[in-house]
Amino acid sequence: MRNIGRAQAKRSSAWHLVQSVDRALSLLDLLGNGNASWGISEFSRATGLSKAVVFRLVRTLERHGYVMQSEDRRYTLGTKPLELASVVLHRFDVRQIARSTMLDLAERTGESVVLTAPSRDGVICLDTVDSPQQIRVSFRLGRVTPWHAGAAGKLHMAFQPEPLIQQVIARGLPRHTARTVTSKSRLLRDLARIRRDGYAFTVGEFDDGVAAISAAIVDSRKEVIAAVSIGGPAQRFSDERLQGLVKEVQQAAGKISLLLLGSPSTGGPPMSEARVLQNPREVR
Amino acid sequence: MRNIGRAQAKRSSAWHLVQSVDRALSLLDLLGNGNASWGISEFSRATGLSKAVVFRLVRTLERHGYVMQSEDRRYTLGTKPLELASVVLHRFDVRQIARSTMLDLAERTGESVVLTAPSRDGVICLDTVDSPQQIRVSFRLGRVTPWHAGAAGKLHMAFQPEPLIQQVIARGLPRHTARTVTSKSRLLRDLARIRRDGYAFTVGEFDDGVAAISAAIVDSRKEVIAAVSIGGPAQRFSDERLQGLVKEVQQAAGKISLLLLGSPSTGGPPMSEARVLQNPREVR
DNA sequence: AACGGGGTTTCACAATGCGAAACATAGGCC
DNA sequence: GGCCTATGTTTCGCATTGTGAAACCCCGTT
Repeated sequence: MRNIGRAQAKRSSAWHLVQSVDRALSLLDLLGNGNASWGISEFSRATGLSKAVVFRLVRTLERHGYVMQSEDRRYTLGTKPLELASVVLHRFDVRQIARSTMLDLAERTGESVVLTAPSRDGVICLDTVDSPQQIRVSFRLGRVTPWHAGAAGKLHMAFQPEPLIQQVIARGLPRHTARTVTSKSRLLRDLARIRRDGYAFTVGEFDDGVAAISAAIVDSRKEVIAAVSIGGPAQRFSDERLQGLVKEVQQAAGKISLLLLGSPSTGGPPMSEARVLQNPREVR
Repeated sequence: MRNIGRAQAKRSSAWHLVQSVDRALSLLDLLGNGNASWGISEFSRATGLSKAVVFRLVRTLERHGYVMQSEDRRYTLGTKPLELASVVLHRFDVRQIARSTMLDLAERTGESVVLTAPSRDGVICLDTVDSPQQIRVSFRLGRVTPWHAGAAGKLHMAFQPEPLIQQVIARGLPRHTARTVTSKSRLLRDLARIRRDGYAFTVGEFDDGVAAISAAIVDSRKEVIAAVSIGGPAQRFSDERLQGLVKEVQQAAGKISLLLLGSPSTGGPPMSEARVLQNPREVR
């Protein structure tokens, strides 16, 4: 994690990123991945940049609300990312459409429900509904999980174009738990199985003790644009319950896909703030 | 909206932002506020920067996932802001703590519920629960609304330090609807009243036809760190129902404040992804 | 074929961003 | 208190880095 600027800038002659912007965004990455709060010197050490540079970069980020200084003079993420996220989320209209079905699914299965979409380097969590039970799994909005670990990840991976699949494998399959699939052949077999069965079921591949079932949501062109999944403590996914749960998840995914057809919009209405609206028509 | 770079850079001698970073972030602002998708030339016209500059800035933003290029070669926001937002949200532990009470409040009042916190230039929406009714108001996670308009805005403003209040007024009170409070004296009277009564009630100040009731959530030092509000179509906030609704919102806010005392953590645990957890103990 | 409008690349110039080192401030330790 | 180290902040001369006009490509339209 050293020399983030200089090194990247000259990776190829005609690529030319803007050095200072590249550096600034790398600082944001540090704020997003590592500790919650950083000092200037800490940044400086982590990146190999001089304190003066870091200072002015951070100052600029601060001006725009991306970082903020707490009382103890350390820096943390500001609220601007959240603001932008609101716009990003708004673009995924699956979210609005899926909501009521997700609530229903949580009710029927008693497990937590999560809506995901494929993203740059993994799948990103678009919405969640927490299980009503005392003991439950909690997903995190905006969280990115890797392609190769977990039900949602593998499901989305299964329906990506072949070159991307190969690329992901080529980049390595880091282990997250004892049960993470790290072998290429095993992973490919899993993906084939997912395509055949139309759902993914995993146990503890990304988080120990967490089981999940995932099914694809398709748009009018049969493209997989999202997935619904349920997740919970592994012991609740017993053999007897499993088929029933799978059916529930698949039905939910199918229902959302149908609702998606009903509103062929996609794109962006003028986006008002908090407008009065009606429930999307239920499909039975 | 012209000359965003050059102009800001030399606003004061020792302020020195990093020009290119400043420019890049301004592009993100455009993506967040204006149309959902932009072309290079469009950016160029809107900012007064040369196409070449815009291009390389956008390229750099793209590398880091802040923007992405759609098939039609135009640029939109990428998913990185969402990723960062996940971390930002995680820092507000009120969110976890308030959740169940918010669900309860939505149930009892039949209106949509929203959790907000003071932010740089307004109040930001941290979490929402949609009303179970057919006709309802829908709030947007991450959305920032101005200090002076709406129940949550005015409530938070009322409990801000005096200099900030003056500053907000000095910056002007833009009108959003016919009922927005744009007079300084009227606003100050409203704030005094809110401090006295311990809640804010507004009708159609930010969105036409939307009424809202807001109450403060305080931490162990009695600082107002967040607020719960309910919102719905104005006609449902009749005189007969009003006092009951106010009581509900206040009780919810009080309960959350209490729960907040129970978990004096604040700060950041190692933050696991999707961990098994228990419901926060209910307080009756 | 010529045109207009997009995105992308080139290139020589100098403004811009750089980083070593000096400065300021805060806290810990004896 | 006074020493010390570690932090955040500022200065300043140099040259690296970012700049923008113009040229380039690639479409779709006229």
